[in-house]
Parts: sequence; structure tokens; C-alpha cells
Amino acid sequence: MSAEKIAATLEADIVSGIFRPGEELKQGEIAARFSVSRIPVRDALQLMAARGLIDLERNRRARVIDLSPSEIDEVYHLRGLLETDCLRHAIRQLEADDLVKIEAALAHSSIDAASDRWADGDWAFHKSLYAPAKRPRELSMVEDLRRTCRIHIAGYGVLPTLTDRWLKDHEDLVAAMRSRAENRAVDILARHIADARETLLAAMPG
Amino acid sequence: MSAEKIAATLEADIVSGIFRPGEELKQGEIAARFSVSRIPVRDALQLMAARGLIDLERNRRARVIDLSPSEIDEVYHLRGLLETDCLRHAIRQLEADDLVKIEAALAHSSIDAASDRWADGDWAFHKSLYAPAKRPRELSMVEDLRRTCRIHIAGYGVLPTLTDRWLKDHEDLVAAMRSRAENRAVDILARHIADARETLLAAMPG
DNA sequence: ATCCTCCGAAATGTATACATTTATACATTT
DNA sequence: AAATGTATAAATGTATACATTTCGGAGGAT
Repeated sequence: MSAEKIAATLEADIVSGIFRPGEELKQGEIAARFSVSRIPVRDALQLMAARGLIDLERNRRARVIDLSPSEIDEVYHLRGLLETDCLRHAIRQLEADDLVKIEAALAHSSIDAASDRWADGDWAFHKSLYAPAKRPRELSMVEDLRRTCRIHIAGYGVLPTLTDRWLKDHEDLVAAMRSRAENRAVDILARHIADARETLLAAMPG
Repeated sequence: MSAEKIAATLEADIVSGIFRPGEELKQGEIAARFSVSRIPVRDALQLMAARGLIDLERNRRARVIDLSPSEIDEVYHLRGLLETDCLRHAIRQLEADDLVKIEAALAHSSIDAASDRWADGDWAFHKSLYAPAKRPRELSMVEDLRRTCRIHIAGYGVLPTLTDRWLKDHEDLVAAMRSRAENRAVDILARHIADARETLLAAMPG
């Protein structure tokens, strides 16, 4: 079991809420769990820190990130900025087969909407929206920000309330994209993200 | 010598152009240079990878990042998006003592403009502009993007041509901030960043 | 009761030794 | 001459052992 696989397994545990924000991860326990020495575990922890899943300080135990409401607020602000920018440029470069993939992702995410995999489907859908912009670095930054949100959503046990509205937003987004209505699509997306922000902040203490 | 210090020293070498884009970093050589084993060197390399200085692949040597012109283009686009956003929010929350610090940073950066520390002074100045926005995460992302640019600027031996214009932009930015002219300040900054983009791209092959 | 101080247990950091994978040079073939 | 295959050298990955630092509770002073 190599560092990458250990990191991937632990990441799944964190975004699914098994490890919650602020929880400590001990090198020795992880090493025992995967039957390896602490060396590859240390590598795995550094990889996870690079992806923003945990905080690492020298000589201190690793901790799952635990953001304050104001930090969460900044993350959602950045998501609004970057995701609407991706969407704008996606619409400007949209081609026919892009829409086919978007429709497929929409259908897939609708099926998963009520299951515990809703977050995976949601990201796959949004990723398909942003893909035509061809901005790999920007997309990767969005992915990091969304992962940060997801860790807290899972950790605080937030269930998507308003699933109906959430699904309708997705459908409206696709409709706006099909008619190249850039500003309308951006407005829908901005409110969509603002709604998600409210839902998480409402569940957070402090 | 701990991982953090090794990483800091190597970072200084990379942003100063001693190690150039694409150059390989071998664990053994670094370990010998700092008189430590390869374990803390591996930690240092992971830290550097997290900050975007090098690329790390399993079983392969670490390499200083080496972006294509189109990737550089995306980085400057992101800088424009994030830095203008920081500037807007800074102006909206600007207070008297913020301007004092900005003036000081401007004076300092003007002194360093002709020396080989011009990039440090430039970042210190821009950081003082964005600080009033109180967006630590956004500022950190800007810092990462700027570091990426700086590695290539140093590696390709780009000297700031147009230093006069560059300094005038800084003065104009401060003037615009003092009069809370949000749109004017954003326009100056956007062109300022676009100029930097052109200067680097012109020096890059391909 | 609350706050220090100190000490032992436990966790992290590092060196060494060895295993595994990659890279370089050279021979062989087309 | 270019391309392919192979062996040797060199680099990276990991386990173990030990050094260093932190954490948590016992004990005493306020």
C-alpha cells in the first residue's frame, strides 16, 4: 500500500464524514491500519495537506481541517468568483458534444440526488458545465474549494434540504447554456452557490 | 536542518533562478548539501510541491515546474480575476492607517525597483494593497500564482523592461485608492497584470 | 475549585539499511 | 543511422531503530 493509495482511502473517509473537522489523525494508528511503516503514512499526510484536507504542523498531530464560519464564507465567495468565471468561458466556447455530456451528467446526478452519493453526482455535473472552458488549473482550484465545503457538510451532517430547488437549478442552468444565455446562467449559478453557503452556515455552530 | 528550512532555502534558489524550470532535484544531492538523511529532504520536497514550486511523481525525480505558454496564460487570467477582486474589496474597507502602510510599501518598492530584489518589493506592495480586504485564503492563492510566474520570470532571465511605467502604475494605483476610485483602480491593475503577462510570454519559447 | 509545575507516556522527527523502480549506456537488430 | 532490447548503475520507496518533542495527568500551591 503506497502513499497515494493511503491518501485516497483517508480522503474518502474524510469527505464521507467518518473523520470529522478537527479530528486528529495519528501516524501510528494509520500505519497499523494499512500494515505499513510510518514513512509512507507521512507521505500520505503531506499529500492530503497539499489538497487541503488536513492541517499539518511540525511535531503536532495531523488534524482534519476545521474552518470558522468566516473562513467558510471566504471559500464560498471564491467559489462564486471562480465557478461563474468558468461558466462564462464555457458558454463562450460551448460545442454540440459538450451539451451531450452535460445532459448525461445531469441525468446521472438526478438519479443520485437522493442517495448518499449526491455530492459526487453534483460535482460531476458542475465539472461537465465548466469543462468546455478548458481551464484545468482553475477547475482544480474549484475542486479544492468544493472539497473543503464538502468536508464540513459531511462533518456537520448537513443533508441537502431543498433538493427540488437544487435539481431545478441544474435544469435551468442547462437550459440557459443551451440558449447561450450567459448572464442568466451566471445569475442562476451565483444564487445556487449562495444557497449552498446558507445551508452550511446554518448548520455550523458559532 | 529541518524540512521547513530546507524547503525555504530551495524555494529561494528556485525563485531566484538558480534552479530553472524543468531542472531536476535529486534527494541524495540535496541531503548531502544540507548534511541530513533523505527523509527530511522528502518532506521538504512534498512541502514545495504543495506550494506549487515543483512537480512530484512517484518513483520519479522532482522537477521544477515548467509551464507552457497556455498554462502561463491561465495563471495570469486567474491573477487578474483574484487580484482585482481583492483590490475592490480592499477599497471598500479601506481605513486611514491602511493607506499609511501602502505608502510605506510603495516607497520601499521604489527603492528596490532597480535591484535584484524588485520582485520582493513588488509583492510586498501589492500585498499591502490587498490586505484591507481581509481575505487570507484569497491572498494566499494570489501568492501561489505570483510565485509560479516568478519562477518562470527568473528562469527565463526576464528583466523588468518598462520599469518607469511599472512604477507609475503603482503610484496611480495608490492615488486611485486614496480617492476610492474603485473602477479606475481595477482598470489600472488589470492592465498592469496584462503587461506582466506579455513581458513573460514574449520571453518564453514556443 | 483553579491554576501551575513537573514527569512519564506517547507521538512525531530523523538516520541507517535494504527493497524496488527507474534511468543510462551499450550491444544488437532492422 | 535509427530503433530496439538488455544489463548495470543510480535514484526513489520503505522498514526498523532511535532521538526529540509534545501531550496529559498527578501532585502541590494559591
